[in-house]
Amino acid sequence: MKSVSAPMPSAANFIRNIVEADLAHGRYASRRWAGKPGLGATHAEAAPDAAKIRTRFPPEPNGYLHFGHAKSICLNFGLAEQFGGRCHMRFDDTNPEKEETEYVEAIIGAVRWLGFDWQDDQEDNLYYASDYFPQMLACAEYLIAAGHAYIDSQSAEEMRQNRGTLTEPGRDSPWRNRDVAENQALFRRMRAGEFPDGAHVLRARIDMASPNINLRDPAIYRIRHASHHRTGDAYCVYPMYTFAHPIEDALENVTHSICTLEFEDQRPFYDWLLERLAEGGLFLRPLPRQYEFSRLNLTYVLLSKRKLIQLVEERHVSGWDDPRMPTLVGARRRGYAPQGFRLLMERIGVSKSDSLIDYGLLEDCMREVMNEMDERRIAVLDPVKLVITNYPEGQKETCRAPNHPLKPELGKRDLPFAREVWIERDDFREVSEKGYNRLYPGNLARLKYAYVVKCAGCEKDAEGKVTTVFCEYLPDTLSGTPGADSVKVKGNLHWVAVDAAHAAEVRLYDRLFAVSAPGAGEKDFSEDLNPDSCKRVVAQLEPSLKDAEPERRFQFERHGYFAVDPKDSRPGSPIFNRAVTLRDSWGSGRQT
RNA sequence: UGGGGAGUCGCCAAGCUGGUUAAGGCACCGGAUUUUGAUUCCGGCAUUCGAAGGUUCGAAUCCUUCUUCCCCAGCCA
Repeated sequence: MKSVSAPMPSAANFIRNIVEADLAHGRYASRRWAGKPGLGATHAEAAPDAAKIRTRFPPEPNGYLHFGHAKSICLNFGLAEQFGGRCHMRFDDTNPEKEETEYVEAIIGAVRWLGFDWQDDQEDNLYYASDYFPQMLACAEYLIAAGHAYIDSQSAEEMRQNRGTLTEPGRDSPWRNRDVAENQALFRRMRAGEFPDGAHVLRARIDMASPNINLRDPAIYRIRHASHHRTGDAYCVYPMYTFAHPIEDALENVTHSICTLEFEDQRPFYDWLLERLAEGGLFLRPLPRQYEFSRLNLTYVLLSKRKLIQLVEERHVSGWDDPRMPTLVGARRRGYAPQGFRLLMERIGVSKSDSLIDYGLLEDCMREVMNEMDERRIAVLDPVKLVITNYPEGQKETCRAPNHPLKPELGKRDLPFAREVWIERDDFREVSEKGYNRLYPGNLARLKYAYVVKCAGCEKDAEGKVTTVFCEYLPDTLSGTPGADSVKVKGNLHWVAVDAAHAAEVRLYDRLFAVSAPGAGEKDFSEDLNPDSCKRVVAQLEPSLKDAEPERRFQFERHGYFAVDPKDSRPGSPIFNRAVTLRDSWGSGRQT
């Protein structure tokens, strides 16, 4: 039995190799840490940084985290954990128009849910880029004073036209050579709110002919008269990501700034900026370095924020936390295990090649951790009544079922047995087919934890639908008694006594999309929606399930893993969500 | 088209300072155990590393050319 609590095997990947090499060379050994972020001067006299490395998870609080973020979270926090470092939780909130406090709360909850933390007795590494606006302004001022930045007064459209194309160089702005004093004055007036949005923009002065378009004098500060979710109306100029991010990393003493592949072309600017700022004495060396890895892609799901928003807004799902959404809040509600995500990320590794992971791998990781973690219970999802004709009416007895066959220490529970029980409709066939070893006239099968029964036949209604199945039981074959093995059967069926059972809604989720690459080509992804992604059934559950608390998850034997829906359940009347089915090498007959 | 990346088994992915029969996981195929057709266990699974040349006693690892895919022209991140 593999243990999910045991440390995960760490496979080599290029980022771990880089960290190991950096550590071996003592590349970051001289760093000092003032206990909080700050410019070079604040760290200069501080004690050596106890953290061997510093990484960070820096989402923009403009939406909910999805499975792709989980990869970044596991990577960044995992690295810190593995190498005696720290990983900062940082909100990259530099665009006031898109960000909201609601999202920061949700993001914090999601990262914690995955099992990571950023605070302890020594440090509380929860940061906001917006807290660094003063330092960012100081950096901008230094750049202007040193002639590395200028105020451009072209319109956005003019800037676009002068940027050139992939093959043609750009043209210098007519404002590119304003003198320092004028740039300083204009920047001061921008900050003071003297200009409307878009009137001016602060640009880095690099090279309008650079083959890397990101180096053609990128905009680093723009005017935006908007209220920020944290700084309110204190500012009307906001830094651009490209400028803000390297500074955030440097302020926080980050050593390894890990992001996804699309930021590769941004790295030259990242280094350019920090070099200038270090020259100016704003930051100490060694400077943080950026590394890029390929983002997570999964078959059958969409992981782009824009499309997830569309799914919610067009009501294809009930919300961000719909159990079919590839969001972390959705996963949690569905009953996916955080350990399963961590296992998945360890399994898929980290590299720079574009990958497409089969959704089945994620499900498999979930099964693996849930198999070990979850207690077993009985639920009949598509009930049909079974009458044991030779079992005395009114007689009752109690069977005992282990809560976890792999963990006897978890004990057993009672299962009332009687003459009438619910079984799965699919566990009976009037006519057998090859390989079918459940109930059909004349065949023997075991009612798990109880008796072996012999099928006699059934009763049907006018439409030909089976209403009752009849059996006779073999009294000597009670599980746990010496006679239990006297009769060998291939079929083991779960059941729940009619009088003891209670009905409950169970939601059987399947993939949201019917095709592996939704929205591929020209078509709209809504055409690829799986019409059967959520089936609701009324199941018959064993007594112990009646008071299951929200989010508690069980394995329903022979079906899969189900969790109590935290939103729609009521005390004493749980609603279950199917997280994932059990593997089924026989057929899809049980998939109800 | 300019620039930046990536192409190792169906899906991931080690290895890439050249040197045993190209790790490992998942999937898949056998077989054993099993009161979940689950789990577990055992065995099998790339003469070949996008292609073609070249260097070398020897190359997935070095060189050359070719090829395919991804990213970049927001005052988004």
